Amino acid sequence: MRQSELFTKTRKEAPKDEVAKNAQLLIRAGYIHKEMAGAYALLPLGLRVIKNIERIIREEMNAIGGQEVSLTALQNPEVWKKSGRWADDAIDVWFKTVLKDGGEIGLGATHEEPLTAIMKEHVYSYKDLPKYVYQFQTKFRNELRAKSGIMRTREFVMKDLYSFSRNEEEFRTFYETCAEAYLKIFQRAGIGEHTFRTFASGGSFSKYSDEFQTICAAGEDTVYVHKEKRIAVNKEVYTDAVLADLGLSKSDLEEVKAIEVGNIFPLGTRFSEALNLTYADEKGAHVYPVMGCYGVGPARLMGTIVEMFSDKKGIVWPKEVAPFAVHLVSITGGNADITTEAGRLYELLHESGIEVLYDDRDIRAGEKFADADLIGIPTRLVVSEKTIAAGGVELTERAQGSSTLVPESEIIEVLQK
RNA sequence: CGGGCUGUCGUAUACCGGUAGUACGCGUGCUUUGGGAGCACGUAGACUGGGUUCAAUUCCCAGCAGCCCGACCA
Repeated sequence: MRQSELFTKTRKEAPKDEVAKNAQLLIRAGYIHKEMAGAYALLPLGLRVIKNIERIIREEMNAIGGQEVSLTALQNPEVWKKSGRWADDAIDVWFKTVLKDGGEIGLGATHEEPLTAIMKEHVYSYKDLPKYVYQFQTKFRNELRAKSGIMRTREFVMKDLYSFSRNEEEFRTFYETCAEAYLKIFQRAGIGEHTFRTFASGGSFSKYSDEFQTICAAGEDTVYVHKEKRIAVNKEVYTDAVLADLGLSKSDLEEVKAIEVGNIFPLGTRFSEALNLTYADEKGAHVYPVMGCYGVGPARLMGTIVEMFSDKKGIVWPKEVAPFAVHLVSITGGNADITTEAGRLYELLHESGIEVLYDDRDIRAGEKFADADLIGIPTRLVVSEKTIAAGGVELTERAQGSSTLVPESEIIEVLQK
């Protein structure tokens, strides 16, 4: 798209009410807008990044048999009362409101209950299982304190998958498959090298859960990493008994700060029992499906990527999540021929299916470069008098900063490799 | 939820119990044109409500909002 038509602008200063690097950079570069504490709007660039992240997650969930749905944000108290989780002391982040006729409803903070209730209408036999159902859904959580920019908000989209298996063994197999899928997601999102499957507390549902923790100084969690084995232990379960259980020795573990980018956990029959979801096995006996839940938040992932990959000049997006593949910049100096040449290159890239942001604005070179660095698109192409005289286009990788001159005839090939 | 701090043009800031200043942005003009240009003119502001005072953006109280530390975080 043409940058002159993009309605967002960059700014030199970060707003004074943001301290977190992720929010400062994303606001300065025009990716997001802060509506209020813990609530951020996605602007065109930000939405493109989120869509890319969602695409990666969707592909990996579909690859392991996930079926996408979209449940409601509005919650019927009835199903929550059955599981005992309508009470504010059961879920302390509930947002609740009332209907015009006085009935009480909730805004979903998670979706075990409503999905389990839906499955009751469709699952009767062992032949109907296993099933893996996921969605990208807005969650509302009335956090006492929103903080860390977009990392911890009161309203956010989460990809939550719920598995319904016939027995513990079938559940366990899927759980491991999903853990693998999660590692692929983080790999594709560019943070794979820094992200570790982490043994964590299971809370009230089970003995344990698995988190995916990205090592980052800005993280809120403390974990102990075993770099060779590529696993970690959350501080909350860092006890001698747990370490012995996992066959880990303290001397091999390194204490680091980390961001929880994903969490998967066994639910057992906690919800299938509460909502009386059963299936008939081969002998006709009624059995409760064994469930699991698997969550990852695209916005938190976006924030984590920004925390991980930025420099003094701005964001440095990994290729698969960047809002555009190429940032085309024309340096015209008032020369119409350069505008024509850059426009032609823009059309060429566009026709070749390369996503390109074309900075066609009538401003000085320095401002364009500063904006390009801030926005952080992986590859920058510059067309100017200099490059035309040299018979090519200047290509700069945002991450490395080094430039090369590429003949125009080869540019598509170079970009597509 | 405990503790602390802060609310001034769109953004970042300054000063002040008596006409609210600067920079960026934005608009117009001229110059400039490969790393956030220069000059000129212009545009735009004291969170809300009380109180004190001749006079409040400034002091006091309350509310609302924001940030930080802690607690919390299926």
